[in-house]
Amino acid sequence: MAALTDKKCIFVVGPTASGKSAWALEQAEKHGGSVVNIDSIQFYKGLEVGSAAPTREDKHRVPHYLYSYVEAPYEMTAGKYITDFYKLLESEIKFPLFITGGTGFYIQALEKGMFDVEPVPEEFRQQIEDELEKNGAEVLHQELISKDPQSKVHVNDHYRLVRAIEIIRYTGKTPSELKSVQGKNIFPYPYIKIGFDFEKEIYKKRVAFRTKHLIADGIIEETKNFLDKGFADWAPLHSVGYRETAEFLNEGRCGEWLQESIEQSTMQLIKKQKTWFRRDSSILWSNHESQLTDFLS
RNA sequence: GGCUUGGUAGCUCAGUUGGUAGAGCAGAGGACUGAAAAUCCUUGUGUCGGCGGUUCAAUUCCGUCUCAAGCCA
Repeated sequence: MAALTDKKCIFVVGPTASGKSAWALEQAEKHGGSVVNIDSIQFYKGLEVGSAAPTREDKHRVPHYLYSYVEAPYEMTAGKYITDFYKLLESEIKFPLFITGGTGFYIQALEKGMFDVEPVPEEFRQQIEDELEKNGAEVLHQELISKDPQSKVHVNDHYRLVRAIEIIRYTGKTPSELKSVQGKNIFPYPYIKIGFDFEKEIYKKRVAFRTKHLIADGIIEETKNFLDKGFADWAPLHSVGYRETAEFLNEGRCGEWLQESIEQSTMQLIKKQKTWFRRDSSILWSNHESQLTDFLS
């Protein structure tokens, strides 16, 4: 078993269509490493076309992990991802690891760890959601603020509101308190983060090209497959590309509409991803190859 | 050629009983600790189609022209 410090990891991050996967593949092949997924949609089996997941040829060139392994109706969570990731590392896996994807939340979860709280029982959460339904968000928000004055959760952000209340009532601690103590799952291996990005105009062209291919290569069939099996509510089916395709199928929209609306949603996704990565000052945005060489030597 | 209905923010449209206008979407910026390609927050000056007229005041009323859609010839 190699020493901890020999297990070098490279987070290859950036918006969708920024070229990170191609680079990761090339470098992993060159350095005899592996590619590990950290994209929230590429985890799912059956959504390869729409999420532009690595192809069979890519996987043949370099070992890929954590792709296409979660099946409907199961849904991925950041906590499960971390568990799966560390379990993966117990197996024989070739370093360096190129942890590739654009989901900032999962990258953060892996890098900094998560709150050390047990999973909250479903009924517990349901109870809070019932209260939300019955009394309105304002009441829960008041409770949040009175117990955790530092909380920045907005009244209208119901998902985060419920989660915050859930943590407070279940653990007796506030999210702010939990945040102040170091998570125990801090990433233990040496790593760097390499970022990919383009100008907006370049993304536009790449997205148009890519969308055309997603449609030609079968995103409609993928979507239809899950719709036919009754998985319309499955979370990943509401992600960029799939939700437009579902609407195309259900509302009888034209092909041109599909192409345009997927392009638009993808550009919006890219914008949000840029916002996420922009605040991470540790990402290395240029001289990728020499940064990598320095890190690996 | 005649009639009707429209021409208001990049788009779809509200609205002003006359005091120069507002939503949704798009765009821009931001947040983000177990749904995250999700969820949420902030951000709206535009010759209110052109030109005249009435009026203290017109995008709102009147006339006329123009463009679009529909109907009748």
